[in-house]
Amino acid sequence: MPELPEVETLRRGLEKKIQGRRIVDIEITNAKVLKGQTETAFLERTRNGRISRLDRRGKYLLATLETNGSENATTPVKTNVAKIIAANSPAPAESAGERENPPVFLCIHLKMRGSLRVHAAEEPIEPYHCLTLRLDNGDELRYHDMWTWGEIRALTGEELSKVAGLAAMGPEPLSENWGGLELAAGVGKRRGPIKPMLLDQKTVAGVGNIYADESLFRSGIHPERSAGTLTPEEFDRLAREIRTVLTEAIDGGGSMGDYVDAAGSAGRFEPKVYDRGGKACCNCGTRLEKIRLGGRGTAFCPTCQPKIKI
DNA sequence: ATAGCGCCCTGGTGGC
DNA sequence: TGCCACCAGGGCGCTA
Repeated sequence: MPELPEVETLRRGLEKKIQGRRIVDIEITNAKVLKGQTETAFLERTRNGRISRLDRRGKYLLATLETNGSENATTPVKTNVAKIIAANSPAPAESAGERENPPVFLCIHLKMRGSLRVHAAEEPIEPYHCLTLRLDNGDELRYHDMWTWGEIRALTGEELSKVAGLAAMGPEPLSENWGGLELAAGVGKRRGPIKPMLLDQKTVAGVGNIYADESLFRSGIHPERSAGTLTPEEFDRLAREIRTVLTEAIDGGGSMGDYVDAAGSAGRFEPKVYDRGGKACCNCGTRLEKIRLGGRGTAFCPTCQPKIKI
């Protein structure tokens, strides 16, 4: 399942492979992934767009499409996606005389089973294909999604700033000044178990089930610990472990399992507790427990993560 | 306000 | 061995 490290790995791969390319043709075989946007609107907005940059916000992948004519292909990008999302501010006024079209944003969320890969045109279409963007160098960016839970839409800056999940998204855990204080602030006055709060994208951006379990294990914090009882030291430790585990996973090209990057390579990051319920803790040998918490499978070590703070 | 649940979807798995 | 019911899971929208 793509979480922050997987989306970041994908973003970096796509940056190398498709940044600067122009979309010359689009093929949609499963319009469900447009999540209500009409095929006509998607086609009109993406055709002939030049992919000028690739950004990530939480688990969202955002591609900026410059839609001005090819004669202006070298015009520097002026729009900062992050600012649009963060400030919900109007796009900067264009200087008089310039006739640039406003950029379009491909707003992509892979959810559980989505994948985005660059293929050579002659490679056969794989099962669960939903959408292809054909590029000006002959390559094809193909979106596959077994469950069609994912989404890919072509939005204006205004529309993008109103995407609920983006507008309400919490801070990036790998940003320079994110730490225990910011994590505690994200949790706020809520008193429930800590783990579901880590999955809440308003608390911190990009953490999903794998990295929530892993960071709690590494911090020695029980997933059911009431967030209200965490000490400042524990928030510091948890925030530090979130950063460490996300960084390690990015360095490993994402988690092992179903996930593949833009080139189709599998990730190398191996979780220590996630999906290992019933197996031995790599740290102490205790049998890892598996519970359901907030509707999600949760694995932890009852020895390394005592329920009561020691 | 906020927490909890159902929904979307289909391959894999566990039980018989 | 084969079949089938059920489980997993991110995020949204609805309910209590």
